[in-house]
Amino acid sequence: MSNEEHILTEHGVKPTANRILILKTILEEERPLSMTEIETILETVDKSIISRTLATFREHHLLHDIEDGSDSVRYEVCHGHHHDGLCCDEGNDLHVHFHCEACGRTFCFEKTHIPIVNYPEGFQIHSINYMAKGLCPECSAKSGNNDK
Amino acid sequence: MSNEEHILTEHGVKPTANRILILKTILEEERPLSMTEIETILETVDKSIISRTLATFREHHLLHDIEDGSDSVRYEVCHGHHHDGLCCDEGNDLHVHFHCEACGRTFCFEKTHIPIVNYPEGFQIHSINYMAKGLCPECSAKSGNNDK
DNA sequence: GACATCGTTGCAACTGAGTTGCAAAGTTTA
DNA sequence: TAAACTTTGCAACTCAGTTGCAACGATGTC
Repeated sequence: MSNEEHILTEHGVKPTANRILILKTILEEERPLSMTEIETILETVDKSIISRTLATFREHHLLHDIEDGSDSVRYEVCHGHHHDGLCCDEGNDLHVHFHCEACGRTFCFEKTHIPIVNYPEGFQIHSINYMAKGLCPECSAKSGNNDK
Repeated sequence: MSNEEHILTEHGVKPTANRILILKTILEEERPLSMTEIETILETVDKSIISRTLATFREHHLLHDIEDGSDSVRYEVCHGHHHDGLCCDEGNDLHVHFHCEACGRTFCFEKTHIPIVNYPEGFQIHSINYMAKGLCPECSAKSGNNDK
């Protein structure tokens, strides 16, 4: 049983060929992927399948979505501590994401936690999205602007 | 000359009837509006006009866009300090936004600044989006779950 | 093994947000 | 008033994502 099959079964999702493939893709990229990005990588898989598969994964808390705003929602597999079927960002391991404006990739700063601020009275906070944008090291080097 | 006309002229945008109307709407709501929300409020104005007007406003730094992820991009007029044609979030007055998952409205916590965290080496940060989600006071009260 | 059942697949058709083409209307300048 | 330019408003388009539906495949029962 492959790692992907294991993760799927663990979350109560039947490990079909497409699901294994899609999960494998997201895991291998090691960064949050949008539906369109998955579509591009997996040319052979119909977008309706990707759409439905991602919905299934979400329902089973196998991944969570992050928003980098610039285009579409991206999906990230929870590598953090899973307990009670929750993935990291549904628990307390909120981390910062970074979206490169040049190459369009989104990165996880897993070591960097989101600082909690004081909110006005009466607001109930359920989740927080901390998204920084700019240039990733590679694009920063390419553009010849190498200072930090 | 109305306040709206003044703002438009100040930013080098010719104050036409539609532009005044759209700006007035955004100002009056006092919270970031999405294109669709503006469309709903201003039934008489065609969405192509709203689309083009918002593009014009953006080009002239009259407003900036924030992303609450859940649906579309929202626009907010800069009430902060404007200098050099930059609006607040393009300068250093980054503040926290809050999106209510029940009523779908987005609020500005203008008093709450985004805390800056340490990023991994090599990443150039240009902008930051700090978006909290949950229930606003009104929806929180309605749902009978009134604790903070 | 044959049959019924149920979830999954893959195509096509749809939806909804947003943009663009284009001609008519309005504004500005000489 | 005429020429040049901008804005308007409709319709047509684009693009991402979802849904309808029939075919397919896996699983379970007799």
